[in-house]
Amino acid sequence: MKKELAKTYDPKDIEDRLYQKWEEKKYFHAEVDRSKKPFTIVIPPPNITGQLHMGHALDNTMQDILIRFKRMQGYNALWQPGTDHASIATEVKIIEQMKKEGIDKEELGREGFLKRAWKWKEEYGGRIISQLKKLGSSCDWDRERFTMDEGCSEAVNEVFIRLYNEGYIYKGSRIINWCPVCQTSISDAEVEHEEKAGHFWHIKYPIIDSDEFVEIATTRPETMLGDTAVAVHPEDERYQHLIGKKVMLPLVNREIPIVADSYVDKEFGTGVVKITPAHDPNDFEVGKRHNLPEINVMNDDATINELGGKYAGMDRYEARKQIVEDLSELGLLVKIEDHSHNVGTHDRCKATVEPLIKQQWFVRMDELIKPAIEAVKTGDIQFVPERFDKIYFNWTDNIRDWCISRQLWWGHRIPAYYCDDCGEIIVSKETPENCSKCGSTHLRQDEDTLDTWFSSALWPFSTLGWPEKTEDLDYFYPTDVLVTGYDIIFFWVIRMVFSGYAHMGEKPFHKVLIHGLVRDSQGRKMSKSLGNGIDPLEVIDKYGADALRLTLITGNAPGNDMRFYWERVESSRNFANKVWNASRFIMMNLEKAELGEKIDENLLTIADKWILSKANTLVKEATENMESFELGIAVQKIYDFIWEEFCDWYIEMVKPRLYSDTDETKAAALWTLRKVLIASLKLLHPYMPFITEEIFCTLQEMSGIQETESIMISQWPLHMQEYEYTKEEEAVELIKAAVKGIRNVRSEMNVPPSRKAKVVVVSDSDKVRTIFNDSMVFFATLGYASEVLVQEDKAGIPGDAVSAVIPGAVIYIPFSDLVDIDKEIERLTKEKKRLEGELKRVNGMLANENFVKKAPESKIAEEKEKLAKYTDMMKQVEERLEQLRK
RNA sequence: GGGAUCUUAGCUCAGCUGGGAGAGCAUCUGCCUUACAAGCAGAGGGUCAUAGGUUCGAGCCCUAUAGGUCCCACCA
Repeated sequence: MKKELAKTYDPKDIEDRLYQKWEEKKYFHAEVDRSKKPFTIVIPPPNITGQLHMGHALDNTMQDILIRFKRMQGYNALWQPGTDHASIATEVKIIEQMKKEGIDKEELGREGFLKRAWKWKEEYGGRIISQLKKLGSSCDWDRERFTMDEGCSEAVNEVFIRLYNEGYIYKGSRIINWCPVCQTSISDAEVEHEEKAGHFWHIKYPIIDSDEFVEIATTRPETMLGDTAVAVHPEDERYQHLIGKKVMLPLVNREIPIVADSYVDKEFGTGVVKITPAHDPNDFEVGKRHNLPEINVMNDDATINELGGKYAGMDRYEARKQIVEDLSELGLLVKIEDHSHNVGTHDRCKATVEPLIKQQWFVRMDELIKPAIEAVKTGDIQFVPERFDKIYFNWTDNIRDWCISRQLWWGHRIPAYYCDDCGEIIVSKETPENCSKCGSTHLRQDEDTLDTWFSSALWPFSTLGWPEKTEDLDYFYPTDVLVTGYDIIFFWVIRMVFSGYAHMGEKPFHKVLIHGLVRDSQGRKMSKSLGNGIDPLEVIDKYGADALRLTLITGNAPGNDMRFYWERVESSRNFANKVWNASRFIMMNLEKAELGEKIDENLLTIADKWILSKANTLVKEATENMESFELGIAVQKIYDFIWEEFCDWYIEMVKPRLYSDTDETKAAALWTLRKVLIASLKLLHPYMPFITEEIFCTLQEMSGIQETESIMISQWPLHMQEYEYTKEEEAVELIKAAVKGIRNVRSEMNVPPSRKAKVVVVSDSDKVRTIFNDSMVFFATLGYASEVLVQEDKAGIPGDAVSAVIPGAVIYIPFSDLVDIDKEIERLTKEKKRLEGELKRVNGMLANENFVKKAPESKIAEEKEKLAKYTDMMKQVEERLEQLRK
């Protein structure tokens, strides 16, 4: 039975059906197969809280293109999918949901909360997966993983214990970033610095046994409650006499020393700094150097604690206000200056981070980061585009220990146990029965969980079975390319790299393909709060997944941000429709014909050879571009080829042959149409999987050839020497120039295509005349000719014929009427001017001694050829002008 | 303070290792030509931010300047 294609392409008819077929047929599934080379990509696991947004759409389209491309090239392609538990993001969401129901997290308790969280995961965790499917993602869903599934959790525990035993993980009391809203510690990477307008409060601290004061300037007066010193620069002559003395801390009435530390900048502020080791990372360091006490004056919610005296219970900003007032009353407030400064905020909730001293778990980075730096330096791992290695180094070169413990419940609980009796810390996978030191059975597991990135750092190997030594791991690891946005290089990429070296002894991937952000049409980041986000699913619903994919891949340079325009989706949709209709046309014609798989090459006309040659070049170039991740360039070439060369030129060229019952080359035309269409569909398939599959299958069904049951498992087109037809390419380009010339002339003269006219080609070159004679079948149609004469001289051409000058020939259209001589002169004069410009340039170049001396020979030959061509054309134009002016 | 990146047609952007400025959209003019009006054909439109430099030759390489965007950073 023969299938019919609808007149316009409707993606809704086919997308879900085809995706289902692919899944059922297991085309996405990859098994270890030593006879084939693997090609592996691990998906950046989307959060289970997430909904598909444009960033995902871009990221996953790129991955799918690469996977489909490599699969067709014969690689054993594995796209390893899965989701991330996203500890803090998920926990916050669940708490919000609970709040609506009036449930309090603490009251519910850890166990109850986790039960609820897992239920939440079951309910919503699959949502993003089904959305990825809508996009056409060819992930191996049989291998879907989750960062908190049994295997991944096993990997997390294994890594924690190893690193602990090797001394890379330690527990320490250090100053960390504390989010008072989420009530957890966060890592440096999660802190965003925001420039905020603030003030400089100048405060006087009285010096003990003296009438003098020191004046300090601070942006955070409330922290003075925890001051344990005042510091000056050791070489500051203004304050030499004060070093070693003491000041009386106002409001608190505590005696604190004046210390000298080179951390202080003499030039900045008053040159005197209050030191609050418990609430500022710098002061913390100064405090360590001078053995200063650390007085934490805040609770976990950033209210002042009992050490803050009368300010206890106040929020940090309330306390600030009160303290300033009180100082002012005491006459100790000198002045208030405007001052803008950077405030650290939590990237998730935007709350101002409070530096606090807390017991936390850390990963010591100094040693671990070394191979990760080396890998990128030596090119073992490469960023595409290259410039992102600078961003990478910026982070690795300044790396500090990674705070990995979080005061959250949703996540991997730290496998550390404390002995209540002797205080021993036992780190082990299994809950120990008794203390290894004192034998006590009073053991408690650490309450904290791990930073969510701790588990994603292991993703490239934990998903393949590590710590087991699996076949999968041996075969698919290291993965080939990681595709991700530049915004998570530090969160994720770096951590995967060092983890890969630390635990696998090998990099996790060869290449890191970085892309930018998808912004709105005004260039703003798409965000929930702005409400300017565009839902990819809405785009798919309106225009189809293929149109969305094409839009996201075209028209932007690797690594750059892009703007989203509905107009661009529309034009992608138009392209899909173009492909659809061209295919429909070809199939309509194939239907009526019996066509074998092979064709006698002698039957091919120059038009056929021309398009085959063009297609052949396209295969080569597109493949090369894709190998080097230039996806946008590759698809642009495919697009241009299909629309311009194939549809606008070739199909139009062969129509006379198709419509004729006697043309002996009709079969050759059909064969070529089918051949080029199939190659085009294959090249396009990674970008537009649905429409290409639908056409490919229909085409096979109706034309009797059966290559494969799906285009996605068909063979990627190969560049073939035998299809290089240079001579035919040149010939057809000449005909195209003639056709364009005729069209231009007719358009300028306002002669509609419906009005046919005689065309006379005059050339003194045998070669050129042969080309025209050989191309008569299509040249006549494309040139709207009633009759075409090809001759050596101008015999029989009236003086008032209009003409188009092309290299090696002049095309005359001797209209009997309607010829406006003045207009024709004007047209030719314009042409003459253009040629003059060209000649001037070429002559200028060739006249330049240095050019002739230094430029490569091929370039010189090229220019000489142009000179000859333009000189000839100029001569023709001038002759015509002279003739007309008579 | 350090670094990245951008400045090309009215708009949004391509332009890979230096060798005659491109696309999409928009604009204008013809066409309902039997695959497609979501189409076909034609046209207009750019001293490639500015100033120097390297080179036979620069949108592309180097330096400086101006403006925009972003990342990093402990100046209280």
